[in-house]
Amino acid sequence: MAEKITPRSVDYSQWYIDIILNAKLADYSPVKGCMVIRPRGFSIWERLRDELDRRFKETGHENCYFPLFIPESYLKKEAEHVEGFSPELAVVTHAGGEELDEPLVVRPTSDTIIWSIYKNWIQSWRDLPLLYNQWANVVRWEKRTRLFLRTTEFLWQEGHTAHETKAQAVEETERMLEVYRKFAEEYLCIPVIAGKKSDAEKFAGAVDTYSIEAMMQDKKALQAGTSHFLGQNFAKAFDVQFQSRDGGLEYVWATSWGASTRLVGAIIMTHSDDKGLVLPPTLAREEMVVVPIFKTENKAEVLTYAEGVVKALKADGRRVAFDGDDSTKPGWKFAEWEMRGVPIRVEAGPKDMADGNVVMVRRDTGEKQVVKAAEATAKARELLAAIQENLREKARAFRIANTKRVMDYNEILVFFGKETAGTGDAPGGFADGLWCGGRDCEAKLKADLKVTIRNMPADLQHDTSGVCCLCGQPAKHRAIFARSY
RNA sequence: CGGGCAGUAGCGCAGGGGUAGCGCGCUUGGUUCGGGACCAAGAGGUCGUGGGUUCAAUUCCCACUUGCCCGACCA
Repeated sequence: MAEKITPRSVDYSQWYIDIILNAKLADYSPVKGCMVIRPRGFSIWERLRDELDRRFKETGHENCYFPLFIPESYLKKEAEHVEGFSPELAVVTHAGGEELDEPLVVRPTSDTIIWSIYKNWIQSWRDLPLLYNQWANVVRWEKRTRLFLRTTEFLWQEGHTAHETKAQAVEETERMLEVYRKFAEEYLCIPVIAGKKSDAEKFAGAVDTYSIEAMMQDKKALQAGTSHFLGQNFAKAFDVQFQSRDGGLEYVWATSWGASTRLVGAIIMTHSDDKGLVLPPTLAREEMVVVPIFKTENKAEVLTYAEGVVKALKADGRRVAFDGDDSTKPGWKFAEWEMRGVPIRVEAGPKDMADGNVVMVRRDTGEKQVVKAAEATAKARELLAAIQENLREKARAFRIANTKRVMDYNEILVFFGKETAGTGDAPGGFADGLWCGGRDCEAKLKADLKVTIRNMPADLQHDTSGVCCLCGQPAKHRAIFARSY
């Protein structure tokens, strides 16, 4: 049979699509830019969603739900916000067979409708902080879409908080960025760089936007989560004031933060290989699959033996699939389960049965080992932990290997390869350099090389002495430059 | 939104103004079974949608739609 997955080296985009379709994570739909998430893809989302939700609650947040439709006039109350979103809005003009008096926007984000309601809920400093989050779908009419990474409709969570003081709101913004950072690294095994966005890249309506940025296997950056300090912009637009401790009337300070189904795309592109999907055990629907290997004459005994192994693993809390189907051969099953990204394959055949063994194979390294069946549960725990760790460290090593400190524009030109800008052959990665903070430098970089400032890493801002690597003027920030999704 | 390519069985593709083809997959039976097995018999199609030309359109023409690549735009 022909290869199902296009190798990364041949066509990275096609590789990504092949993995999604062949591993049955998602499919296309009749509606432009909208995808169908299939059970195998949705289970990844469910697992990461539940873990993220747990971490939000751990930091004092509560879930709620606001309407899908937003009166058009609400969007217009915050000038930058409407300007930023108007090109990608879907608007409902008719309903119930009649034209609506006021069109309803299908939410691209819920900031406006939430703040219109917060106005009613906040009167006193005693009502603060308000720490709410919602899990929802949003619609942004994107011109160019890609499965999981940029779709017209997507699933996400949006946290919207209100605070008494600026310091508290800034602290919340940073706290949630840190929640995302740890979550990405611990749970998704995606190392990220956390930092502040440049003014040109920040959220429409925010004072400051922060992001976590990950490096994909094609060395492009992917924004994997954002946290915004909104200042008093939305409070002023929606007139949300509270009576302070000293009796004065003040506008509240706000934050918002979000992460979306795009994370599923990030997971695919960070870990997978030419055989298919590779998943960290935390995210895998099945942590392991047991494949019995039998002939007709020994089928019953081998199945019994293999099922015993499954039972022991399940009793130890493992999520285990059992593939006892007799219409396909073992080799076919091996390839199939590798494509699906199951972290460990357990083979149980007549030879293993005779010796009381099983064969355990790691998806991430392909390493095979023979293990006593009695020790399979302990070995499984050990291997799952090792896989989780290996995927994280492999991704980290890849990013480090493809990150370069740059001192001047010539080094940037060489690093990103001017003549190959925008093609799949472009070299590059993350360039780490000093920046004057000027919009012109940023614009020139984008025009010349399609490279943007991803963010300004918090842990590098102690060292900004020197000159801007783009223009040679005195530097103000240390930034990460990269091509991005 | 502009340029290019594509849409024919579940998937990959061929074909061609006159009753629709191949490979894989699928179903049934049998033999196989430690890295994508084999034999036999079957099932499966309004040829993306709508209109036009024609005695006749899946084929020619127009519009629309969906996908991929490039560009512009962009949380």
